[in-house]
Amino acid sequence: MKATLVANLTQAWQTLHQQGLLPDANPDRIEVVSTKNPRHGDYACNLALVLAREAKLDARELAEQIIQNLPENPDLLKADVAGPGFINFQLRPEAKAEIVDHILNQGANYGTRPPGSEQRVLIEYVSANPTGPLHVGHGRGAALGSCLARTLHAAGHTVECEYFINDAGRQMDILAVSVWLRYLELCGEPVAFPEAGYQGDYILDIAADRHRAHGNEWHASFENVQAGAPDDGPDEDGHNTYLDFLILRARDFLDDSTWAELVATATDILLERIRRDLDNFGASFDHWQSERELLDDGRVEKTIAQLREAGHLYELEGALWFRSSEFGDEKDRVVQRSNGQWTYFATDIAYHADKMARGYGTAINIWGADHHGYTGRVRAALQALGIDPKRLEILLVQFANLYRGKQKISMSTRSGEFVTLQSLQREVGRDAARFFYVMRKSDQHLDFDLQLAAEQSVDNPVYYVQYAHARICSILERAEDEDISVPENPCDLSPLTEESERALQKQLSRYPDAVLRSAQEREPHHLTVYLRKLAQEFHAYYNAVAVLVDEFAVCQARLRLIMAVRQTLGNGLNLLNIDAPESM
RNA sequence: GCGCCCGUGGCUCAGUGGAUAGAGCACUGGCCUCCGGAGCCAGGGGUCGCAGGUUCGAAUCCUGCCGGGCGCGCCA
Repeated sequence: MKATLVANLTQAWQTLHQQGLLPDANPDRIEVVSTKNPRHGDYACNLALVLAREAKLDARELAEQIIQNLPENPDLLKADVAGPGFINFQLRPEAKAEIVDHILNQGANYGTRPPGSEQRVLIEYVSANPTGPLHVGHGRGAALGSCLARTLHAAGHTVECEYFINDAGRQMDILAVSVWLRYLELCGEPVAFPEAGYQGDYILDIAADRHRAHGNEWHASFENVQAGAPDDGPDEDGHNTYLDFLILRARDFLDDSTWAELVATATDILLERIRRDLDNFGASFDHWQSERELLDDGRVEKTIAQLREAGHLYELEGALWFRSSEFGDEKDRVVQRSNGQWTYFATDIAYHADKMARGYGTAINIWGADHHGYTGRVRAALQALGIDPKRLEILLVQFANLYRGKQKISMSTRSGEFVTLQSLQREVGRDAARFFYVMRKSDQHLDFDLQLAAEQSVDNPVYYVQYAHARICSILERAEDEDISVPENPCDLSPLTEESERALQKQLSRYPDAVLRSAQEREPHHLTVYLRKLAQEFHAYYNAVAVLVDEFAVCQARLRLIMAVRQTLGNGLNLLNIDAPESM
């Protein structure tokens, strides 16, 4: 309908152009919007206001001219000038009711575009370090990424999802030494566990697993391990010095293959748990890309060599630097340390170059807001490699601050006192957790009060939307019980004359816009806002008007209407990967 | 200090340059002998952080200031 109006307006514009009143017609400049206020008709257009200046005409006068030159449109009841020069369109009631049949014909496809009609997109999200279980901080990225993937798919993109496994670097040594020290405790050693080690209970589980598999094979006296160690403290630097000392000693006591096995098994166990948590949470991935693999198979070396050949690298104080400041970054960055090791940035350059080489039109990264200082250098590197940096979109998601009542909870992995995603799901349920996470714009901070979420889960808006769906199912079931036929095919919708019925139809027709906008802006919260509004319109309708009434024609039309509402609610909830229950 | 993000009812937040700025929570008062009361209806509560600017029109765009968050490693 909107498209038809744009076509009509284009034609009117064309005519006025031929009369020399207006510049050449450009449909892109025509904006037709669904009105908020029913007094303004069904659709409104600000074209006359936009063009009045160029045309050197009064806006209201120009609007009148445009209306005069609109072609015949059988769906249109009237078009008139309003306010400073808006053109308001009023549709015939029959034209508005068509949305009901349209939705029921389209079914699950209502609001979607044909698959593959848009570009290929890769979404990388979560990518939490495999050094501990997922916590509530990761949940927001997980919910956003999985909703976005479904929404972009619905908008016609071909979408793939990826998890980048940071299974290299110092953190892996910290993981291994943390497990080994707990293992030593199981062997009966009194261990002064490092403050900066990973302290969570899951480390104990892994240590116990290793102890079962290997007995006391890797045993060493902690007194010997610790001999000559600096104090653990007093500040962070001190904690790290002590930890690094223990790592070095551990590698003296254990041979390389044992160390590698320790790292590998710990990572595997943790990754398995991460996969399971994500799967339970409704976040799925097509690819799991290991950082270690990029280092081992030479892709990092190869990509850095490309940068070198292009003349973007230089050596300083024994390290290898990338001249990223020439590509808009604040300063140059090290890619290879003076000890010969690649930096994380180096592997990330290779990773992103590799992503782009795989042929995605756009790659979307969902990162925590604390990474924002990092985006410039990654873009700089892509540009230096001759890749258009605009193809990489980085969504920075603000943190979810966790509270229990007024008590703020720390989510540091090392301190071990975080709340896991799994436990959050147990407390408030998957549907509520997902809805809660994407209810707000991702660049807004989110205060997640566990106590409140658990206590008031009944008041959570997700139930409000689901209840609307269940209520409709219940009415339809009741209709069948009472042998009222539920119309499978289009029927006469002219009995839908109530104010609340018109409001419902209008809200239904806005669904495709909500999907499109969520996809274009990469903000699925538009969908949650839409669904709450649609549910609200339905609940109001339910209270205002009975569906199962004696007059056959009225009853049939109303059943068709609520079936369309059920379909639309179901489609929207599906994009959020939230259950649309038939009863609750 | 520099950079990025955010300031909207008491609280948590929506708001696509457009017409009288909207929800939920909380508060006050109503509503089925009837399709699910996890619901509905009504009411009070706002100088959209402040000051300029652009525009026919600004919560929205631009500049400055104030307040809050985050980031500024040869960490990952």
